[in-house]
Amino acid sequence: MPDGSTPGVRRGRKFEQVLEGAREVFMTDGFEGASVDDIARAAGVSKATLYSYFPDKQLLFLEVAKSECARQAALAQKSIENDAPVREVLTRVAGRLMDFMTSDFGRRMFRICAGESERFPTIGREFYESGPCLVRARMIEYLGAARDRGELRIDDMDLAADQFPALCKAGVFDRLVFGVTEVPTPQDRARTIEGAVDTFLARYGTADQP
Amino acid sequence: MPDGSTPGVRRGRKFEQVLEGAREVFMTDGFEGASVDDIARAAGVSKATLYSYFPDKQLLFLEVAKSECARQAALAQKSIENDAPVREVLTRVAGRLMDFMTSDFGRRMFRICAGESERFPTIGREFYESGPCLVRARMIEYLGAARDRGELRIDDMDLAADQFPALCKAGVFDRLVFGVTEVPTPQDRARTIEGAVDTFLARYGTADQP
DNA sequence: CCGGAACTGAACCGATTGGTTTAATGACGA
DNA sequence: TCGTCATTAAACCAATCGGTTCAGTTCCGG
Repeated sequence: MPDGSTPGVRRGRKFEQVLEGAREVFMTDGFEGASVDDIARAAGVSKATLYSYFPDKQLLFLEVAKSECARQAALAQKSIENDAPVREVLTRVAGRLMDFMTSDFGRRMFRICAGESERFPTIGREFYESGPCLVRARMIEYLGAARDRGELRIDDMDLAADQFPALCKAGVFDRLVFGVTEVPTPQDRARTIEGAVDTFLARYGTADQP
Repeated sequence: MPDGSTPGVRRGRKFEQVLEGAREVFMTDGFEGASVDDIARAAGVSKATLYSYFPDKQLLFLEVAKSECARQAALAQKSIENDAPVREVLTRVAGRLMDFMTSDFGRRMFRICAGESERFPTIGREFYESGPCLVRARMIEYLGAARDRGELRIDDMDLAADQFPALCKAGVFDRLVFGVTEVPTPQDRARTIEGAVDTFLARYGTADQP
């Protein structure tokens, strides 16, 4: 997973250390809320050193977001095997999605990226492209294969690829993001995932629903 | 729509004026990004006056959010008529949802509430309860009526009431929130709405799909 | 063991913030 | 006309912020 090196960002001995401290503080306090002093302290590094690795706060945050999204997207993509049966794959992907969005990191990352997108559009775009967008692409690929195999009947592939993740979030995600609900119970989790798969297959399935 | 008067908030001659200025600036700059001086200037009011109406910045924002959400929720609720045919009602509700979330106000309000929920949980909860939650409740009511009429076959009502709005957002919303896409074209709009209704009815419908 | 690069800690800078205070002006009912 | 209350503009406050600078220390390869 070579992340390509953002211009203006230097690699070096304490690079990961800084990144880790930044991740920690950003996740707790948000982008605006996090102070560079706090980050430096959490990273066990002087502020001067921090600024010798990253030119400014925004780029530092971007690096945190990108690195973690890449990790998660890779995980999600790996859980899609082209030749596995539809229901199984969908259920597994739904599980991954659910886990990510109910994780502290996922929820906080989403909050921050959504919140800062108004004034720092780069943040939101980078997040989407290095996360949800990749999963979506992989999803389209898989759905296409399953359709060719005759397991699915999909007219509008893009729409379907958007609908499935949406169904996985259904309610749970909003309530989590707005803090009206803690992480869902295993029952809720299972119910939402099953419901997503069932509804998706009710529309697009052909002849393989148990 | 009497909003019950938040404690610490005074009503008076320039109340609405302050609220309007606050709405304007908050929507442009976010919660942290908006400065009280800017708000006072936009409202055409002195900072002292502003603080004579609202005890602090957070409560001012809360008031803005609540008033607008109530307005929108009332609109959405009104577009649900208990005895209208399912497909028609669903399509209309989907349209309302789409309109709200693709509006500047809807998107910005969502961004701000999501973003600030980490440090100001009240904001997120208040938003959810005075907005999405009301629509959801109204939705459940309607779905129940339609089920009793035999037009729908729904086992898990709560799940269904979460799935439908999720389907309406499908993809469009995320891309909008993260700034990767502008407001959708009329074609995209129609496609997403139709797709949401179709998928929902594929799962829960009985015998009335054209 | 030397020399340069990396790192430190703390001081420092200019700007901005939410919020308060004050002294002056306006409006209005009695 | 008086007195009261709302409003104003501006100064003011303490705190915080992102970012820089610098003198001193640590680290490490040759």
